[in-house]
Amino acid sequence: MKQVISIMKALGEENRFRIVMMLRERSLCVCEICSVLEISISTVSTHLKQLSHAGLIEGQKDGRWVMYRLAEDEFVPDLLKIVQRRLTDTKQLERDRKLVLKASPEKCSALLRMELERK
Amino acid sequence: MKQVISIMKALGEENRFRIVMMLRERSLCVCEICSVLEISISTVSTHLKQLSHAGLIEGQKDGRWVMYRLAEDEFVPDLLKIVQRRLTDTKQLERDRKLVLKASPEKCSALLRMELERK
DNA sequence: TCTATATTTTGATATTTGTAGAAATGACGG
DNA sequence: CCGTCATTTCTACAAATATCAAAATATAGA
Repeated sequence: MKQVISIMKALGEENRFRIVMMLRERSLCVCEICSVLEISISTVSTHLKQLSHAGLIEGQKDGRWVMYRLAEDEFVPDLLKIVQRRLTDTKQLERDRKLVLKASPEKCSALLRMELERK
Repeated sequence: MKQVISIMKALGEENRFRIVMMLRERSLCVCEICSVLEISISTVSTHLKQLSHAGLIEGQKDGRWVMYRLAEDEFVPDLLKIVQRRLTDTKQLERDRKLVLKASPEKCSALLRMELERK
């Protein structure tokens, strides 16, 4: 029961929900997610940890970046398929999706560097 | 999106999750749920309100009691079916189920009266 | 090995949320 | 109508959680 509850809890927060929906498009590194959600890196990392513990996503080192993707079981896709059917207002998710399509680990690391310099 | 998130949030809390699972057995009044979960009536009422707003359950006056039942759309049963598949540790839920089978609005109101007298 | 970079962890803070008791509401039976 | 009973709402508080900045960790490349 606890396991299922932790899954629901993980999906019951807007930023984490958006992360999971973004990962349906493709796998993403931490800073890519960060650039779409516009929240701090540490917060994104915390959310990813929680999603990972719930078994919804998996992270794997790839060169300089840790790429996160949806868990490859049958449960997660089934759950998201049902959730998809219930979705009404999808504006935010569509916006996120467009940003994901334009993003890449290289680009968003450049962006973060610029932001850092401005400070 | 907000609607789906509120559903997940509603299911992402142990007591609310247990309530929903109990309601799969049959419809229940507030004090029956209260007697199974062993938390205060006002807290149960708050949880029921949240579940109701999320569209997971519906309440209806029936004589002295308000009977709550699962929402009668196709989404909720589908969601719970998938969730059921993922359930591993079901001890708590089985215990709840047994208590539900023994309970009735009449019995639990008598129980509450006794508790009140003891105070 | 040294430096730059991506991520995680830590510590601190503000907000949200679960909880209970008391008061208010609403409904049934005499 | 009036009292009883089931439920909801209000108020207050403790615990959980989302958040960020800074420090720590890890890794790739020079």
